[in-house]
Amino acid sequence: MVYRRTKKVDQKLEARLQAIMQAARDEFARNGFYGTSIKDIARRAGVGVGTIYLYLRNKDALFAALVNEAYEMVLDRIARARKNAGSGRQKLQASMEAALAVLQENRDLARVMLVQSPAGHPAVAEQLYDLLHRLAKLVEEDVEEEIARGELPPQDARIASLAFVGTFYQVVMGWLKEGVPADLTAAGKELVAYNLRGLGYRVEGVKEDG
Amino acid sequence: MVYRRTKKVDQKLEARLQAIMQAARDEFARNGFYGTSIKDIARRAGVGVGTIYLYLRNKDALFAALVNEAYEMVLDRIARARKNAGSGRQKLQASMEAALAVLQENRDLARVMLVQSPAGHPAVAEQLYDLLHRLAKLVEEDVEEEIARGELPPQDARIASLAFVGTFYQVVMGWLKEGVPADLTAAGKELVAYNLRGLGYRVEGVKEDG
DNA sequence: TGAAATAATGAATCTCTATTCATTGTTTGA
DNA sequence: TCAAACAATGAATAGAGATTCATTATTTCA
Repeated sequence: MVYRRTKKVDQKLEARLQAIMQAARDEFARNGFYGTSIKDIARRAGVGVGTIYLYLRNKDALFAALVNEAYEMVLDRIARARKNAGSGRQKLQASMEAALAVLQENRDLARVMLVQSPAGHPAVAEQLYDLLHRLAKLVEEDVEEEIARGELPPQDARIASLAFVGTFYQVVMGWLKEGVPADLTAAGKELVAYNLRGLGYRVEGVKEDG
Repeated sequence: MVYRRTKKVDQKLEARLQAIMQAARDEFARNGFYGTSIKDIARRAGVGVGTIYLYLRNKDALFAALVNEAYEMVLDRIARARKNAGSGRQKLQASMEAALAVLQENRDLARVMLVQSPAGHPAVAEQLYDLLHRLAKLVEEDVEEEIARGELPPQDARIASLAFVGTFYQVVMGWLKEGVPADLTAAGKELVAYNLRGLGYRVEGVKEDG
């Protein structure tokens, strides 16, 4: 009468949770928060409707978990990239490249986070805004440092950092919504140059290729 | 038995329609599409629920009408600003200033269009994306012209124009969501400088203040 | 193997809100 | 002033979909 889960069942439960999360990622990425029903997710995951409620408190929690997953992934990747960078300029450049790389590798998650999350629960939409805000803060600090060092001309670091983050947002949205640019990291080269120039760095002539 | 509307009634009807539209603008701007019920709008407009359906087909149509209103206003304002501009650089600068000015003058509408519209019906969200896309196209043409003229260095005009539009999106979102910058058109000066530098123009030293 | 414990199921419930329409109020013109 | 036409109203309807829970299936271990 003592029931204790075997490893086999544990694995099954874990696999089920993953199946549900994956199904949710697919559905939310394609149809948005309001366009996706729990039934849709259950069907795709191959489980009953009630099963989902054994794993996640409710629909909001499920969506929030996904957004959070994306959020952590992006921040973590950028933080790691910055660790290996020396100068402020290198930090900025490394951040940009890391952000584009991680998005390119997780297109569905990016779609949930950037395209669909604003359409979800207001609290969840706030999360995306908060992420962009945090990224802008990082940039702002770098820019202020560089201004103090005389590497960049005096300017409103706040506006510059918002502008900086904004360029990414728009380019990534283009990639997500119509596949242009086709290769995000390749386009990154131009984007990096645009922002470095925008901030006031001297940038070597940007050749179209190689 | 022949009933013909008098001018007085016509005016009353028009005023009522406007009251409904204004109430919808307020509510949608604050609570988004799904967070706003027809009842909310009716209450704020001081009319019965059914009355709204005498003026507008349904909730979607009401929302779409508002988004469209914002859309037209922005495009129109930019088009007019560009007419008075000579060089490509002037066209770009005039577009930027016009966009910021019209948004600053219509904050609620801007909020509906930029913050809440993606949360509405997918078809309506598409409209916002389409607007940004159109603006990017305008920029792209200007940039290509300037490259051909040798006024700007060779670059991927597509990426540059997306980046350009993106800077605005982000700064305007900051203004809408937390009031930073407080004065959009004032911040515009920095923003214009950022983008002109980003594109590759030589920009005179940007002083912090007048 | 079988009784106890855990997991999964999906029909039924519950809630919410867009939309309708029978009723009431207002305007018109003779 | 009054009957016909128009306009406004909000309670009732309808439909969608999130969540629950009584029932069934699976797992454990003596």
